[in-house]
Amino acid sequence: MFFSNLLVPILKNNPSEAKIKSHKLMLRTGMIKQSSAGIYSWLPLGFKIMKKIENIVREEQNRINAQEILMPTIQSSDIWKESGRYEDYGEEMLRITDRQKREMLYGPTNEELVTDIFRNSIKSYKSLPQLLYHIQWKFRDELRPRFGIMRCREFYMKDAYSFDLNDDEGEYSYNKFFLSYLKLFKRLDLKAIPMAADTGPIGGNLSHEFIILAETGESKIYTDKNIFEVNHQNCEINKISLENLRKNFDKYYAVTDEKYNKIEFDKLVKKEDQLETKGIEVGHIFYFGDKYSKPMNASVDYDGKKVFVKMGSYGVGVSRLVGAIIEAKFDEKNENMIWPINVAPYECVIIPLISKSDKTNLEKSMKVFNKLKENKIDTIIDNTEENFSSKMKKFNLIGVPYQILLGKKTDDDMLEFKKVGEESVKLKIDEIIKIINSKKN
RNA sequence: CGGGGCGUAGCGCAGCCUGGUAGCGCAUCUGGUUUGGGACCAGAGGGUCGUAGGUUCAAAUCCUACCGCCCCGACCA
Repeated sequence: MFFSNLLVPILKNNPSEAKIKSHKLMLRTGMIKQSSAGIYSWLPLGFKIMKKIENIVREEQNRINAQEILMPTIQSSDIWKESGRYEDYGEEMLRITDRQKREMLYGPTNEELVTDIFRNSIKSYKSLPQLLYHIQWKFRDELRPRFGIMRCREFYMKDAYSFDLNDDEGEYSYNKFFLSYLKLFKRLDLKAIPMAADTGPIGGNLSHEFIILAETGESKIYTDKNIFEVNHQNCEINKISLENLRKNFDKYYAVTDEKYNKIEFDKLVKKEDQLETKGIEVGHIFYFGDKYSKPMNASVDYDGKKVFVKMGSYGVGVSRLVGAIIEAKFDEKNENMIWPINVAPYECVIIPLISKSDKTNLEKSMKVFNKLKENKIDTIIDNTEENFSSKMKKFNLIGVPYQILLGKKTDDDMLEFKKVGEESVKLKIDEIIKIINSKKN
């Protein structure tokens, strides 16, 4: 409730190691603390934001009836040998030997593990489809981690897996996640473009990357501007509606540089509709059929026969999204973060003017706090004795979207209420509550 | 892994070239005056100078090795 009690080590200088704004600001506002190259601790402010993102991801996964599980971070090499990826994955996989000299690894992804769970549990096609997801730490030993949590070695990721009887059903599952991701990014107030993608070491034949536009992005992208007009408002969860949704996106040219071809781009997209820019990959979905189910013998009985299940996998970089949102929504002019209210570390901050001799504003702020709390508004009181303006600036920097100022201009009924970046207005507390709560979704 | 750079107080830096036992700004603590867009005055605390070895009467400074971190490239949610 009180800012003075929080572990939020704000710095006035940017740490020199940070080069991009999300990294700088996350260090400056004490959201994260580097532990070693590409490995970070999450301090209260950063952790709170990440948890809010995680919860939205969870809600959107549950909405398509995906079931949440939790698989371990440490895996046995055995199943990776079965799938053939133990050799293929290479140096990026962190390998560990336990005291019995068993080969273990810190999971970079979970196709093998989830397939193992599936094959031991599901025997009949009648139990299909199965959509499973978990939100768990992953480790990929990047050659060169950089940009803070944007490209780190240990990262927090939602990964989901689908199991279906045939390709038609499999694609239906794939499309459910496609929609789920569009809804997710919308709630995070991000414009994400689904782009045809290479399948990389995961393998398969159908894949989309979800990219948000940001100057500091690592992926070069080439797209038809009209893709931004496609929306998913009226899409329902049935095969036809989902298929149409994907067709509406897929008909526009939208690729990263791996798949870019200039001749094709010029042929398919009118000059004035061409957009060449950079983006951040925040989600990636794959359909790869029986790539893992076959070598790992994951099958169901159907019509008297054994049928290998058709699989897909669906990732969202939860920790990366924290940085990605900063990159995408940053206030260039004032160098402040701007959090969408759904994931803001606090929805509202109360800033009372306090001196050693006069604490009446602090008492007032407690009353306001309690009222906001009753109405489910996530609020913090800045009870420090810093200068009034210094407190305002601090919360502009952190990106708390709303401020209630209890200072010289305060009277009893009408509170001074301010949206970051705008002039303050005098409002009754009930109106303030209504405004804030109307912005959440 | 190739190329470049850096390591001195919580953060940003100076000192190193030319060896003589550590300094500045911010932050922190105490007291006071302040408070509407990152205040001011006075005082205080905090550093085995990345680690180990060597040269020297003497090493943050010179030499060697190692460790860590950052940047550019090839690879990636």
